[in-house]
Amino acid sequence: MEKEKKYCYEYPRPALTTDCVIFGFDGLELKVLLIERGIEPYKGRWAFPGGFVQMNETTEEGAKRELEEEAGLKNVFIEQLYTFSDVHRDPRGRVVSVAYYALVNLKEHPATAGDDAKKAQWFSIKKIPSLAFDHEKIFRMAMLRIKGKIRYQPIGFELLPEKFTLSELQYLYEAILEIKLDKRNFRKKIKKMNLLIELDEKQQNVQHKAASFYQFDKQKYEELLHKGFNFEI
Amino acid sequence: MEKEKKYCYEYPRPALTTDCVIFGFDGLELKVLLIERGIEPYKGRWAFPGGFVQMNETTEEGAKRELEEEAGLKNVFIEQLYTFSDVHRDPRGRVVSVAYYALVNLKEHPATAGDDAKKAQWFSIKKIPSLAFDHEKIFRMAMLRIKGKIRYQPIGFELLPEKFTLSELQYLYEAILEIKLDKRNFRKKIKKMNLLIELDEKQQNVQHKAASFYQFDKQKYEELLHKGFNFEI
DNA sequence: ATTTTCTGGTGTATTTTTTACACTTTGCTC
DNA sequence: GAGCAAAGTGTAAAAAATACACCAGAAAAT
Repeated sequence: MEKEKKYCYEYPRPALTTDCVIFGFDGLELKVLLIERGIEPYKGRWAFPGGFVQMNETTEEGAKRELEEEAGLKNVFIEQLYTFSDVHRDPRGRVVSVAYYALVNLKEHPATAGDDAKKAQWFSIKKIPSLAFDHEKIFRMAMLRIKGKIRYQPIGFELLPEKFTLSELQYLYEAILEIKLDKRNFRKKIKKMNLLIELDEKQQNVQHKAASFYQFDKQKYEELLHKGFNFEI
Repeated sequence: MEKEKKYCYEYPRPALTTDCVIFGFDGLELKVLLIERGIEPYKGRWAFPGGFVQMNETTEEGAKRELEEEAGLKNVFIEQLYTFSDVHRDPRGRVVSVAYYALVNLKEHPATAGDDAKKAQWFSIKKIPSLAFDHEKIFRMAMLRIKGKIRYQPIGFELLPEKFTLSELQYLYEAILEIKLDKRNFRKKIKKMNLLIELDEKQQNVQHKAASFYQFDKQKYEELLHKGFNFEI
């Protein structure tokens, strides 16, 4: 029996979904969180978490809800990426998707799966499997965005634990930009921005000289955001 | 009698529209094209051209279609801006709008109105009237985008006639960025980019020394885009 | 015919920013 | 205490950004 179709409109409407590219950093590699699809279409293929937008929520709220339901993530940095609307992007019919990207600190959000019993897994951006729908296109766009964005806004801190070393920060920039950076020049620039607070604390249980921990100075950043500033690496 | 509602779905769906901020430059000021609304809601208020997305077109195609229908504009530069989805942004019900911005050469597209008998008018960005829906929010976002974009991509050329003088180009940058630029330094940078072709032609019927016309070298630009480059002013 | 007005067009010196580059320090392991 | 591994640090050279003022040429006004 066909399911009841009780929401009727004068003109046809596309379905509206959100999808979210969740970036995480484990100290070495940049990763994204993928969900294995349990149903057709693309059953068994990997995809970014996402779902239908409800009538009483914005697309951003919808994306955040899905983030929590499918990946168990709450209170993360999220920003709109792009709206994908190819007529045939979903074999089930006309579906328009507002894509977001999120940045999470992977150490505080490990292997992970949400309430749903779906299989979730972090993949290095260097080894992404074949994806469902147009999610490869979404991924490419998210990579471009994060590469561009990190050069003029300190979003990198969203990917790190509260306390981090300068080397960790540099590895993160190198992982996102996919280039090598000069240690001395990197530190010079970072320090000139005046957005870091050096803590008294140092690394422990490392088999080499212990590095100082730093913290991001959110208050100073807010001030600078208002005045307009540049964060070029 | 209520209109027939023949498109039925299992779950409710928001309506999907596009809106387009059309920027034009008249040689002095940056302007946007607004349409006076002929019907409720917001009857008599100004708004950006837009309309419902059809089932056989992407949102970009829909935005282009509206551009032609409502403003008589064809083959213009257009790019996605942002998707606006506040639950109460439209008093008629749940409407999600994918906003675009377009750049047109105002001299080749004067006062203008499309097939629709709607009233269309160019407004200086310094004197925008009160707008319908959340269009003031859309406008602010479009201004931020164009200001950011023009610093690293030569989109300015879309706003100028095919042949233009260096002063016209500088006025355009000043109008978009809302700052004054130094003439010699501006010319130095523009010339170093190597994207302009100086023509043999000069201004005519001007009551001062005639300026040389220049042309944008699209071929070189395409090459550079692939290699990745910077267009900082 | 001369002067005025208006915009076009040009170069240099100074400061700031970016880049390239190598050794010492520290703490642990063996 | 020798070896290892990453932390941490400065300077010189090159490149880019900035500040700045006058002459050229065409038309209009006198």
